[in-house]
Amino acid sequence: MFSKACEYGIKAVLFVAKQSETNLRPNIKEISKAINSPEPFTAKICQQLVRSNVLFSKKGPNGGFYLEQNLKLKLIDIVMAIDGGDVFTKCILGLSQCSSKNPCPIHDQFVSVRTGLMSMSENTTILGLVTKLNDGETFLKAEMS
Amino acid sequence: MFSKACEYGIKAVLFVAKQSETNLRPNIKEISKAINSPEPFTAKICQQLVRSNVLFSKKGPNGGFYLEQNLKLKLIDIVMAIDGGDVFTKCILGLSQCSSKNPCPIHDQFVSVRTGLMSMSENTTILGLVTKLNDGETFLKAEMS
DNA sequence: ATAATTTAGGACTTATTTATCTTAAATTAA
DNA sequence: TTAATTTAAGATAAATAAGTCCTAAATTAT
Repeated sequence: MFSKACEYGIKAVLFVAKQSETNLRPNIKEISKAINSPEPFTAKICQQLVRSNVLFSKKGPNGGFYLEQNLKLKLIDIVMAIDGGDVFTKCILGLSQCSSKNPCPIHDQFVSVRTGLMSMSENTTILGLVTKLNDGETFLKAEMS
Repeated sequence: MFSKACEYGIKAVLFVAKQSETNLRPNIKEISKAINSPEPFTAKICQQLVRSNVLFSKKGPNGGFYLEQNLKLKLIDIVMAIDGGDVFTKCILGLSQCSSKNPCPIHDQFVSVRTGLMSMSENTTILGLVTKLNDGETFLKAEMS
């Protein structure tokens, strides 16, 4: 569905968002540990999110990543920054020209699934997700036993 | 969403199903042409579908692929044969242990999308898809101009 | 100023998916 | 029974995704 890079990207943003609430700026090491992801790959992804203005960064000692007071950030912003919009528009059978006017055999059935994914991504706010994360209702990685 | 192999697999089965209605047994060349896919790769996929008892094959002159009078074949049977069930069960953020009891931050939102994909795959019959294909309402590849 | 810390960027490596090639086995028709 | 046709199977190749490494640039603290 989403690429591995996008999965890590979403989790990274959520962790940074959570830390930003107390004005902390986690670095790559802390982020990778919190979301259980490979450090150098996570660095690449965060870099990309900075270029897309989803995340912000500061170099040097006590540097790291943070979010601008960004109450309007949505899940879709992260997905678009990393995977682009294909997952929301592409034909499930890979036809280059698939539309309601010229549909693949499962176009009609699939459109509602695709629309569901799109709505979910558009309507889910990072702020809302962080709230549940803070409450301990949800998790960014498997719990230790 | 689905792998390329799965996309080709679904299209191949639909074309074979359509041809089977008039007792034809298309070979790999005909299938690949009809669904606009690479021949050797399509051969591999059809081979796999034969091993999974989705398709049946006959070797030698006038050989090819066919379907047993299989009115109960569903979309999900093809997906399971090629991609397996991960797409219907895996966490959108890749957590190994993600469930309603121990959810990732977007578990709740995503479950309904995933369930939609599952229902679609379970409820869509190959027979139904072939009917619309025969009626010229849907297409297996982009139309020539 | 200098040394330490941390992100940025590019080149590189590895793994996986997609696709091809080659030979063998089965079937059919002449 | 022989030649032609077609799938089966395994090895190989190419393309893409995932992940690593190295050096440079920026910032901070001493």
